[in-house]
Amino acid sequence: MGRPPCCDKANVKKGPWTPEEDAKLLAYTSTHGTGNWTSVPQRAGLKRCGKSCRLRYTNYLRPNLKHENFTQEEEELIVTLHAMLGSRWSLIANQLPGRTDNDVKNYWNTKLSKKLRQRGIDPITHRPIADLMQSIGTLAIRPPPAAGAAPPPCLPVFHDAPYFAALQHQHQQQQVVTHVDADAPASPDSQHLQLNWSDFLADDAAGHGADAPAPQAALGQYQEGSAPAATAVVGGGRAFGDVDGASAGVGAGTDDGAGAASAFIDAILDCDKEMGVDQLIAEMLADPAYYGGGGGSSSSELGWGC
DNA sequence: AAATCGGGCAACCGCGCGCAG
DNA sequence: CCTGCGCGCGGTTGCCCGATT
Repeated sequence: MGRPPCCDKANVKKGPWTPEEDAKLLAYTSTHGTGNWTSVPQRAGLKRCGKSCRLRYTNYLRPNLKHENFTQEEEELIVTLHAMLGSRWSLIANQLPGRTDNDVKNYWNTKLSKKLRQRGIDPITHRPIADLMQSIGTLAIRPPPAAGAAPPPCLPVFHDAPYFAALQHQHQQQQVVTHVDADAPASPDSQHLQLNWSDFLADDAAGHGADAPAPQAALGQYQEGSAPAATAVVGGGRAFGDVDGASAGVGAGTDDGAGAASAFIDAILDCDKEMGVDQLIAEMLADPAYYGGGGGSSSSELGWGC
């Protein structure tokens, strides 16, 4: 019947770690590795929960961790990846050697999100706040969508760079908002790419016009050399950038756009399995066209380079 | 110099998934 | 097949410290 409890929760210490505890944990992990965290506290002589030990090790004691400030390049990468992945901090941190998901998350919450707001960009959707306000205003006077129609534009923004690239010809002269230069003045006149679930589903509802690339095609484009993209269309699924499916208002599995949405999601998940997300991200980042405004523009051309 | 405020960060909490028993 | 733990993850909290009044 199950496993024994990992630790006596009434007897474990909480709160900040002391140098002595750090030394014990480090000494143990350096000689024995980090195989089974539940046994680590006892073996290392610590009155801590294994979970706490793991956290302390991965966020602070692990070798090769960077403890200095984030560089401009790291900052840019975080914003770009957040625009593509949402708050999947572990995936983002994987692209930043020496940084932990906690580091990235804290840095985002304390610095980068504020910078984006100062620039008039919503840090959640990466869309200009003015446009969001306009959407809200439009939504307020918009009649309920007819059955089978695309959902209202209040759904979470879908920031998938490869898909952006595939739809670029539909959104010429626009670009993904990734500029975070807090010193530069906000540019309300600049045009930004504003693709979101609504765009995606609306495209699907329109049957992908003869010259409109299907999302599957977009996936196939960036999945070249891998397994066939989007072979399954299954109900349900999770929003991209929403690992737990906990974000409000997605509704991708219930409305009539669910087929396209879930197919796209499944394809993303297929990618995860087939080629590994890390590799995928690396490929996307290696090709500026994925997140550029077309014509292979680089991140610096998007305003990153200061 | 003291009090207050706000930012930054380490750590905790709770959840989902996979798997051992 | 069922139960419950291990693990990993994202969200949140609370403490510490520097800046400001």
